[in-house]
Amino acid sequence: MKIATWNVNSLKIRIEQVMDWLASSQCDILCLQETKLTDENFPADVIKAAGYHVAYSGQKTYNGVAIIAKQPISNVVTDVPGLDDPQRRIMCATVGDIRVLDLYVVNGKEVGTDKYHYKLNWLEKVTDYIADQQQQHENFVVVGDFNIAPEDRDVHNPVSWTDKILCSKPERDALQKIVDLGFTEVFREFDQPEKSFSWWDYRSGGFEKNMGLRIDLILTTEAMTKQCTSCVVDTEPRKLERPSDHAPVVAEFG
DNA sequence: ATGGTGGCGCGGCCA
Repeated sequence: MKIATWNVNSLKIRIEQVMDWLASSQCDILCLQETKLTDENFPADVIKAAGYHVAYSGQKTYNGVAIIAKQPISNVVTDVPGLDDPQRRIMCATVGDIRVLDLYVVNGKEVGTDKYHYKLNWLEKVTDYIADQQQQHENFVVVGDFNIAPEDRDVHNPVSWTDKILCSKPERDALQKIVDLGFTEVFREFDQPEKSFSWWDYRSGGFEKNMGLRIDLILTTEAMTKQCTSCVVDTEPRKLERPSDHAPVVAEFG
């Protein structure tokens, strides 16, 4: 059983790549971010025609999340309780006996800006929601584009990124608060190549130089961690023409 | 690098 997260940076542009990847990866649950499509424009027909179930919560131009699954999707939540936010950044749903939370964490632009403070507040409210869901679901995974590199080894050039957006201490502390609820950032449970990243800037040939950050994460509760047999970044889609700037991250469960 | 590229949508915002 495979669960994956992928920031596709526009599903309209990337739908063919997503369908191809679903088929080749044999993924069971795929959580998307940055679909950038309103719900009436979401390509649900294409996904359903390929035999998948899908749930989506989008808006025009920015943000947007969706879950594609081989099994039916139920009990879908698209708003953080206690957070009045028009931005479509979360989807919580049940697939089989697993509760899945798909997050598109706020980028934050630059440390100290309004967007940065919005990010930290958003993370606080989401953390409360994660704690709530964790109490109700033993098999619970939180995945997505966290827009936070957990440690310096997740950054191509940690010196130049020190205290910068995606790497600042308050952001890393906010991530740690979630982990401290009892989650495992499951990528680090396995041997990984050095300089493993999941996002590379389009600018200046970031991917070709492997100048990236690892900001797409999979967090698992203890029951799920025990079943997890691998977690990898699949860099293949990043090599295609007109790729997303993110690669999918895939965890396999026994 | 106060710029570099890409997506949306047609100017400027966001990442």
